[in-house]
Amino acid sequence: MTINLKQLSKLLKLSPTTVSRALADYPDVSAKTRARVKQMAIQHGYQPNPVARRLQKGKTETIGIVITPEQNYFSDTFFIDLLSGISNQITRAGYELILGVASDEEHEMQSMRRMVEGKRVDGMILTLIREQDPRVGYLLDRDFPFVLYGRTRETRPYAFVDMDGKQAFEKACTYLAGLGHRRIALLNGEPGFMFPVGCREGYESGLFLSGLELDPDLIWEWKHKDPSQSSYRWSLELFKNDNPPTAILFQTEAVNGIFKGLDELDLQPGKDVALIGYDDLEIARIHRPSLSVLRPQAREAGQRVVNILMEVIKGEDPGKFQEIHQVEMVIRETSLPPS
Amino acid sequence: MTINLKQLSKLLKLSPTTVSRALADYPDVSAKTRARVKQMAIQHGYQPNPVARRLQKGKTETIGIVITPEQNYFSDTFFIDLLSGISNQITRAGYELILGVASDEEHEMQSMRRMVEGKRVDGMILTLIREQDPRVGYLLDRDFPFVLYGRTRETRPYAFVDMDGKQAFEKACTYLAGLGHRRIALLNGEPGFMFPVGCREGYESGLFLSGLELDPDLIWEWKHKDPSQSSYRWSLELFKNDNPPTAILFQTEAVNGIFKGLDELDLQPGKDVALIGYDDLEIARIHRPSLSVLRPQAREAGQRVVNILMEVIKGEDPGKFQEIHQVEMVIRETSLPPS
DNA sequence: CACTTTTCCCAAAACGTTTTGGAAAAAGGA
DNA sequence: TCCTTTTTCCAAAACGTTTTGGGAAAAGTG
Repeated sequence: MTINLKQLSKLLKLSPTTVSRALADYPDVSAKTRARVKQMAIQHGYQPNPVARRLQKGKTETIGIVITPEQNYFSDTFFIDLLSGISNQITRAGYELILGVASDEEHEMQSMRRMVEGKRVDGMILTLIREQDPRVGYLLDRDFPFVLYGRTRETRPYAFVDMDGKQAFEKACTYLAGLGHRRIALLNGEPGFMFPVGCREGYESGLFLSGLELDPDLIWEWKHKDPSQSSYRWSLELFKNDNPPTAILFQTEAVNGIFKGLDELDLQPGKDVALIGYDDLEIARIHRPSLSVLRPQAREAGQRVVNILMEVIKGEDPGKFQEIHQVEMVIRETSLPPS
Repeated sequence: MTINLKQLSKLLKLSPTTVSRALADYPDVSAKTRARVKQMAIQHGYQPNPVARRLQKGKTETIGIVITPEQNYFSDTFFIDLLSGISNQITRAGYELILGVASDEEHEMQSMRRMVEGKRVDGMILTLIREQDPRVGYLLDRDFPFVLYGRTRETRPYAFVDMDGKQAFEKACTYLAGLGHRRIALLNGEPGFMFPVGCREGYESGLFLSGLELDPDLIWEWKHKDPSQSSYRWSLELFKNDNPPTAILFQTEAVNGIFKGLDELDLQPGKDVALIGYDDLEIARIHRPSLSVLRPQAREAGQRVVNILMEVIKGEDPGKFQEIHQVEMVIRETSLPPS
């Protein structure tokens, strides 16, 4: 069925060496035979056996990633966009993406160790990064190539691609303040993870730049397990405040609960309460009124992650690759001035 | 850092052969040396290099799957559950799951061909099956091991695990009819895919068993690209009917549009219109009133898919493995009798 | 004790590539 | 023409396993 290097070389009356080198465009094979070899290779659909090549090259040509669905990362398009960028770039490099699915933090580590210590991958991609993330220390300790989508608290240098959550939330906050909002609430992501830290910084900085006071009563955090549930409860709570907010910043993942809470209180999104979400999920576009959002370019970020990882695998210094991507703001219908 | 079979055997003053066989529990190595070998292997953290083993064994120990996010399969928990079952079982077997992400049908095929013809996998798992699915013919033609999650129109025998959509929709339909509903609408999945075919059969059969007429005006199909949008429009349309439905069957994926449509028409889900969705997504549990659903056991199905694929890879006749899993009905708050 | 069987181990080959280190042939230079 | 350089090819080794096909030593059998 499928042909071999040896068989192909026999067909060409050449040595396997020459055929291999011809296909790899080495200069020490004449243009004529190179053409002949390539033509024959195409004709017989020859493709070098990747397993054999990996053994010889001492590389697995494989990148690993572990996802933990329990933490509900799969909110619609966002993670998929990231994954899509990652996958495409990996394929382009002739590499493979192997996927681990873990049920919790412990299995996540276990799955990664299997990949790393079992010599199943050349590099790891990490997502959903925690403030203290044991995975990063683990990989740094054994000098194993990896790139974070996100950041963590770690003093040793490492490679990452991150969204500028701080700048995004600052932008959204000052935008709302510019419209005249004075009471802006923040529904932040789960504590322990790194991303909400930046969001909060941006929020606080936005308030400060706009000359607004920070009111701890206007800040809450939801849990990964049930973004809708916790945000729903919170939004009901929020408007029991004597001086309720006129605007809310949050991760779009939690929007259902907010919509539901507002609906129950007979408050109209956009009209009575301005809303800006982080992540441009389907619901943001579909909903009437449509949701203003901060839109990270997940696909592009995924591609960068892979390109950087390839450099790190080649031996480049990871510390050189620390990218923070700007986040675009998309104004739709839920970001009006206060009524 | 990591130790070799050769190095390990030198340490033990044994031949690589014996060490290899000891670790693989061959009977022709004495219990004493076997223990000694294993102990030393653990002590030095020896793990056979998977790439070398694959080359020798002529297997990649790898399973491939290609997803096409454009077709929005990733609706919350469902696909993730499937993937989780698949991944777990694959890991248990010592195999790897490699993931392709394709943007459309063409790239989907391309990604699969790369895996198959490039000898990168031992078997494929296919999801989101179409009525006429070129992937199935392709794999059958080259006798390559695969298992479908779903079914297709193909006369040659092949292995599959499918949910009994027909039985599920029949059950839901007769249940609603039993409550007294006489006008039951069906919002079905995108035509061209196989799953909606069974749903419709079940729906029609349910009507028939309950002595109800089929009214083509009560049937509609949504598109994968925007389940919410098309279902929203349709639900508005539906109630312009002189004799509007009192119940709707649909895939939960499309629920947002329906809720929105009903809300706009001032119809209360559960009270004015009974609803039963297929798939137990988060929204179904979160929503008030909570949504009655048909709940496929995706995780279990994923595990079965892998177990079957392993048998097929071993050379078993794929035709022997054709499983149709029953779907449980979960009655919550949206399936009341007509008012 | 002599013979057969069982137990225990191993050297060599194989999997399919790429890389190393030449070597023969052709071309260039005087 | 003879020597040097360049061009073009290849045999052998290597990557790290598992499998094949014994073979020596130990144990059983009469």
